[in-house]
Amino acid sequence: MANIETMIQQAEQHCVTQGVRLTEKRKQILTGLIQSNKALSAYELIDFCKEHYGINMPAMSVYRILEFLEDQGLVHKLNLANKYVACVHISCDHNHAAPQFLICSNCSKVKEVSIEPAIIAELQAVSQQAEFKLISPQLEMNCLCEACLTQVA
Amino acid sequence: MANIETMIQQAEQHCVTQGVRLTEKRKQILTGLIQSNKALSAYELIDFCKEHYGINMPAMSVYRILEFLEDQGLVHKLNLANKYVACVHISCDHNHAAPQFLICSNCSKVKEVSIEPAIIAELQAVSQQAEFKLISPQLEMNCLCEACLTQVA
DNA sequence: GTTTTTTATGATACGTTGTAACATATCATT
DNA sequence: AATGATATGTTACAACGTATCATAAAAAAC
Repeated sequence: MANIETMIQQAEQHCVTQGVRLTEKRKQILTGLIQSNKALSAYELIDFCKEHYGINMPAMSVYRILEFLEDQGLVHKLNLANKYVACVHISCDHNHAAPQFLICSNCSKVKEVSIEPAIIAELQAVSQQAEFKLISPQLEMNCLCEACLTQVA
Repeated sequence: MANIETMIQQAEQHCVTQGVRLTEKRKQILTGLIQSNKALSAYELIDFCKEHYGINMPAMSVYRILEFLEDQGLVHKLNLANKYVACVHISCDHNHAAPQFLICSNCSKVKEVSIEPAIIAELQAVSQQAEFKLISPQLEMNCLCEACLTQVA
């Protein structure tokens, strides 16, 4: 994993090529997500901004910024937890296929892996048979991470 | 698909064998879900009870009842939509494997299908490699149903 | 280099989803 | 009828999210 500054720089580069701006606030939110190394809720990001930058970020702004970052593929929303994570592909080539998220329901640690193309094909086939069109094949799995598993046991 | 009364009877039978009670209120909530034939939020169920039975069901009660019905495997919670659906297996043998839900993000219509065992195995393998323990392999896919697809187009 | 336009952010208020804590009612058994 | 377990009601609030309108900052046009 690259360090945070490198990742931010690459995110900035990505935005430049897309003709959009990675503003200071957007950078702060993205930094918060990268730095925490887990999924955070919008309100946890507000707390983060308060603690690290001493600024009162309105909820509305956070949601708008998260939406922007999602549109740019820099952040993913996890519906299973109503939280948000930085995309793991910011630093690499950023050509990911459909993502699969392993989410620790205890501590919000997240592992993002790529779904096997064969599985995507299968899921799509099943959907088509059922007369549903698959819009976004993002999988979110309710898990426990190693640390929380041993901690509970 | 069996008719509603038959399904309720079978749900009742299920509860009897489990030594739990399918009370009037629980029956009403379950009926609402079966009847609507789509996913409903807790508050939509409150509205349903108001309209169909003329009773003011407190939110707390609805959530408790939904939890009960979930524990009995009669209802599933869809995290993707924060809504609830009746399990399609109430009427049949009710021995389902991990469920896969195709959810219309426009109208909340839901199709519940069974995940291929091979896919479950694969997802579990991926999780294990990533050092996450898969707790509940329920898949929820963001889709559009036929009707909404043509309607939008 | 100021005006105009677009884009980004702030502020207020509110809607939706969900739960904690404590009180009351209903049922099953003695 | 008294008891204990299960089910439901009530109040208050926490967490998540958005609509609307106002303001600020940046980019483009003049």
